[in-house]
Amino acid sequence: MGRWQSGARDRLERAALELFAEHGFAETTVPQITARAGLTTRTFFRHFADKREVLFAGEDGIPAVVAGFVADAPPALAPMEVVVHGLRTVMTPLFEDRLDYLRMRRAVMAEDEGLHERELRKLAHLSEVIGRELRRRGADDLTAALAAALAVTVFNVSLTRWLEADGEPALAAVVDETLAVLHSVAGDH
Amino acid sequence: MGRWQSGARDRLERAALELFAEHGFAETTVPQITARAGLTTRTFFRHFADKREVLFAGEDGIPAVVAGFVADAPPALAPMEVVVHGLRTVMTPLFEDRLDYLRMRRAVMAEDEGLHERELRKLAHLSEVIGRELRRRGADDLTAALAAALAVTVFNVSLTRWLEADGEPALAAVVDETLAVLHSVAGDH
DNA sequence: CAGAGTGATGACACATGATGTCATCACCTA
DNA sequence: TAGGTGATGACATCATGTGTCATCACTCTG
Repeated sequence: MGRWQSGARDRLERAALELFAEHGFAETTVPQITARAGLTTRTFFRHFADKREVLFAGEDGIPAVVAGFVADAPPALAPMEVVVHGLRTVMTPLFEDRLDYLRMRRAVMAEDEGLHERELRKLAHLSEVIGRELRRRGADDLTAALAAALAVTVFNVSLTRWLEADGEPALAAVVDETLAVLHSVAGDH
Repeated sequence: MGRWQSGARDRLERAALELFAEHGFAETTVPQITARAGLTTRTFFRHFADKREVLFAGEDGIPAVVAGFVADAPPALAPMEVVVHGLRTVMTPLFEDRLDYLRMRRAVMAEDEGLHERELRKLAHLSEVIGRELRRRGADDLTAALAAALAVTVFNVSLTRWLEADGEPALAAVVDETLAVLHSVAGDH
């Protein structure tokens, strides 16, 4: 159990997830996590800015993936076309085969408002990233902001519905349904 | 300076706002706030669930106002028609004459991610309230969720743009522009 | 008008979250 | 093999947030 046992971050993540699932997020203290991981409290906060962040460590790469997709999309596509294409392309490989993990994670998050807040911040960040890339493609500020917001809304609504329906039908179908309803809803007025 | 000096909550709000503006949110401690208000730290947390909440005390009533509007809208209106009508009706009287206060508040919020998180939670709550009222009017889950999300998106984007433009043009015009661009963006694909 | 009840506040203790600082150890490299 | 580098341990410390009980102001009732 000496020092320099690599994988400290992974051990902390695993221990935290286990304890959150066992006793809930609020009832789990950082010392409990670090005890299970064989580390000290101080080390936890060297790897994660705060207690909530450990639940989002696995999703760190998403903004970069999404930004890359938007940047690499054919220049001729309009902002919303990029968004639709992106939702259909990126979400399935990212989530389809992680249903159990995502459901467990969502169950933990549902019982703590603070975690919900953090999730919203991650989504807002994703929206900002998309908006920035859309502007880089030539979209004006307002169009970029709205298309980015719509992307994140469809992303989140679809994922939520898919998880609540236990993964049936497939995520791609849920996304398409959400996009269709969005089209009719926003086209109404 | 004895007890029972009514208006404790107001004094706490005022003292907090002043200190946040003077020294920043993170640099202001709750004991500093309560010292200025002539109260104890414990009393602060009896009035506000946490340090952030004091900045949102003035916006507490918005969900109820919005919910009432949606509930009272003509039953014949489609969800998105209710949303559009609501945005045009509710936002101006709520914000138009509070430009200075809103800008100050936004400046404080811009320098702290935690405050930004809390604002997102308030917006998410507003979206949930709108979605619930739309479902109560007969809208299906997906339509209600999307229309509510669009309402909050337009609300937030418009308010942000209006504040960043120093209140010129009028909020109503900004809302209309945002709605127009939303229509074209979401109608594209 | 006196006394009981009610609700807000004070006072105190305490757990937890989060950060600064310095020592220490493992691993890598010259 | 000596030194450098980076991660961790150990310790101190502050701020946030909560539980608990006493105390005071105000109100209601007889």
